[in-house]
Formats: sequence, C-alpha cells, structure tokens
Amino acid sequence: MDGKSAGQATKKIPGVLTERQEEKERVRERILDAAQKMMIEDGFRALSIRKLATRVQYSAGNIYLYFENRDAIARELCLRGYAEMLAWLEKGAATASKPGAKLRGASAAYLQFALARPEMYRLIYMDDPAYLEAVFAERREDDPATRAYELLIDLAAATLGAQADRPQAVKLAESCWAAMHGIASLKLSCPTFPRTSPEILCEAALDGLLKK
Amino acid sequence: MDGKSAGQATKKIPGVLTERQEEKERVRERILDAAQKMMIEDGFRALSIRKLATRVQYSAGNIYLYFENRDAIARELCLRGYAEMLAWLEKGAATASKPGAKLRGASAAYLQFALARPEMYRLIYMDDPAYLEAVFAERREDDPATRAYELLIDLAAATLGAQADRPQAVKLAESCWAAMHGIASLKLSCPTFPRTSPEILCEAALDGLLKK
DNA sequence: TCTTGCGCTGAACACCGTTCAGTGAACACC
DNA sequence: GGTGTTCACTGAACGGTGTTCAGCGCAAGA
Repeated sequence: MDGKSAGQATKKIPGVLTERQEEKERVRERILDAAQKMMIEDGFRALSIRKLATRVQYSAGNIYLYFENRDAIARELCLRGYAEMLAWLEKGAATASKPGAKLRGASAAYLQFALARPEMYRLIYMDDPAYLEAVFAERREDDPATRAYELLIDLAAATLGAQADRPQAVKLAESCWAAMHGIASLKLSCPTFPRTSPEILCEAALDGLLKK
Repeated sequence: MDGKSAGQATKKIPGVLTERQEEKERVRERILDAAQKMMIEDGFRALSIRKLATRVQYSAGNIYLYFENRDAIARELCLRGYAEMLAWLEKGAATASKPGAKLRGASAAYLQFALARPEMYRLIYMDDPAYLEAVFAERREDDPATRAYELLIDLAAATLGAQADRPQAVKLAESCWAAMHGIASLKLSCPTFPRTSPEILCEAALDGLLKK
C-alpha cells in the first residue's frame, strides 16, 4: 500500500518486514474479531473453522496460516476474556475504599462479568481446562489472568490486615473466587434452576466469608 | 432361547412381548455400560457413536435403534450420575446426627463425589446445560436430581429450625450447593491452579454459611 | 525480464452424527 | 411345512467437522 515500501525493502530495514507482519497482524485481528463475535452469538463450541473462514471471506485452509489450530484461537479469545474480566475486577474494587469492601466489590464484579458475558465466561472457565491451563502454564508476569488472581489476593491481604500471612490471604481470595464461580457457573449451566437470584447468593456467600 | 416362547407368543401373552423388550433392554444397558466406561476414561466429549458401536461390537447405525441420538445417551448417563450423587449425599448426611452437621456432611459429600467422579460430574454440571435442563424439565417426582435438591433443602430447613420459612431454607441449600459446585468445578477446570486444597476451601465456605 | 517468495485456494484425508435401503433370520399364521 | 411379516442389523451414504498440502497467481527483488 505504501509506495515507499519497496525502497525500504531493498535495504531490509526492519520497518518493511514489519509492514508485512503488521498486515498479517491486522488480518489476524480481523479473524479474531470475527471469532469473538461468533462465539458471543452462539458459543465457542458452535464455532467452526469453515464458518469463521466464510465470515472473513477466506478459505478454511487460510486460517491455518494465521493460527496453529482451533485451540490457538480459543486461547487468544481466552486472553481477551481475562483482560476484560480483569477490567471488571478493577472497576469493582474501585467502587469502595475500605479493604474489605474492595474485595467484596471485586468479587461481585466477577460474578457480574460472568453473567454479562456468558459465552466468554463459559469459554474461559467451563469449556476446556486446557485453555486455562495453557495460560497459566506460560506464567507470564503480565498476563491478565495472573494479574486478576493476584489482585484478589492483594485485596484479601489488605482485608485481613498486617497480622495475616500470605497463605491466609490466598485462602480468602480463592474462597471468594470459588464462591463466585460456583454461583456463576451454576447459573450458566442451568439458568432456570437455582431459585435464589445470583445477587442474593452472592451476598450470602460474601457475608459468610468476609464477616469476622 | 426359551423353547416354550413360541407357544406363549401365539396367545400374545404380555410375557413374550416383554421378553423381546427385555432383550432389547439388556442390549440398551450393555451399550450404556460401555458408554459410561468410555466417558469415565476419556470424558463424554471424546465419546463418539462409532467408537461406542465398535466397543459393543455393533455397527454405528444400530445404536440409533436403541437411542434417539447421542444426547439421549448423555441424558441416560446423567440420570445414573444423579443417582450416584444422591447416594453420596445421603451417606454424607448420615454421618452426623445434628441438623447442621447433616447439612455439612451432605455438602462435603457433594464435593467428594465431584472429585471422585470428575468426568461424571463434568457431564452432569459442566458439559451441556441442556442435559440438566432436560432432567428438570420432566420434573418427575422421583428423579434423583430433584431428590438430591430437595434433600439439601430439607437439611437446610432442619438446620435453620422451625422459625425459618421455606425460601430461607432454599437460599441456604442453594448457597451450600453453589459453594461446593464452585470449588469442585474450579478444581476440575484448572487442577493445578487453586493453591488451597478443596477440603480447606470447603471447610471455609461451610463455616461461613453455617455458623450463626 | 526473470526468479523468488508469499498469500491464498481447492481438493483431499480422516473423522464425526445421523439416516436409510436392503438383508437375513426369527417369528406368526395357514 | 410353507408363506408372509416383523425385527435386528449392516453398509453405504450425506453433510458436517479439523487439518494438510500441492499448486496457482501475483507482487517484490535481481
């Protein structure tokens, strides 16, 4: 597209290679955007490579020049999901000032995220353990799933105060996490069944875990 | 096989028709047994009709003379799973005598069941919402899933005492259920991640929900 | 202008769930 | 015993899936 790209290419300046890579990256993002939309509409399990390719006006085989396989697409979408979830958590924590209330706010936001983005949540935590494992296997410091986890632990540590050690904070954070996950995934697995509303179950669970 | 069956058949006594039906039922059970074994080994998602047919020495098409489709097999296996789960709950409740301790015991047993039969639990509560919905849509009085649900509610009602109304008991029962489900499904979704052991998380959750 | 490399396609492979015409044997009746 | 019917069962087929790959056309570089 850029007329000067040829001149740059002769000198093998990184910028030109990058332009090619950037174009490739743009297509990749376009594919991912389409995949995300399709997942939100019908769930990731209903997303087929062929339908995805049709949506972005490519042949099915071409998708494999951008992603190793279908699971790789799932993992990328998971990363987007974790990032979105982290944003919800941070926003939830910011609604309060006292440590205990911050943990409460973040926990409630976790549940709200799950109910607001059901198919995303399902992909992240319910579809295939391998996706979540893959993210934590890398264990990059800055991946949003790890940051969300550690945000909860920090909030839990602040809630417990200075006299509590880290394992206690981990225990409290994971307790909140598991409680919210239970309410969310139960609601997603069987929408009509738990009679009590998620909000009330959330309140009851956090009351139990957070009251001293 | 029975030499006298022909004589009975002439008179169309129900017993003969039943013998055919019984044979059919036996084959059905044989298929279900194989399906259950395969599910426990590799999970239900990895179970294909063709592999199942090979395992029971039939052609794939023949399976469809015993089950409407693959989902119907899933639903039957779910029913078996609910029955097994109910047995665990009852056994867990029976380990104590006081109402609160009974609810605790049943809840803990729920979690133990999930961890002891991971693929069964995954099928029941995590794979496809439609399976659980289908069971509750029928709403037969004696189906094991409903009985398990109502067992928890009864135990919760007993725990709260006479002054509590039914919605309160439902709330407590569902809180316990959601809490245990959260711990179980998180453990199954990401085995390596929650650092705190399920037992400790279970204790913390029930302490919070059950202490007055 | 020729060559190289890259993006892309279409066909193919091996699966999948599901359907269905056809087969052979067991049964019911004359 | 002969004959028609029912029944369990098979094998092939259809349309779908994920994935691979030879080959094609075009743009870039020599």
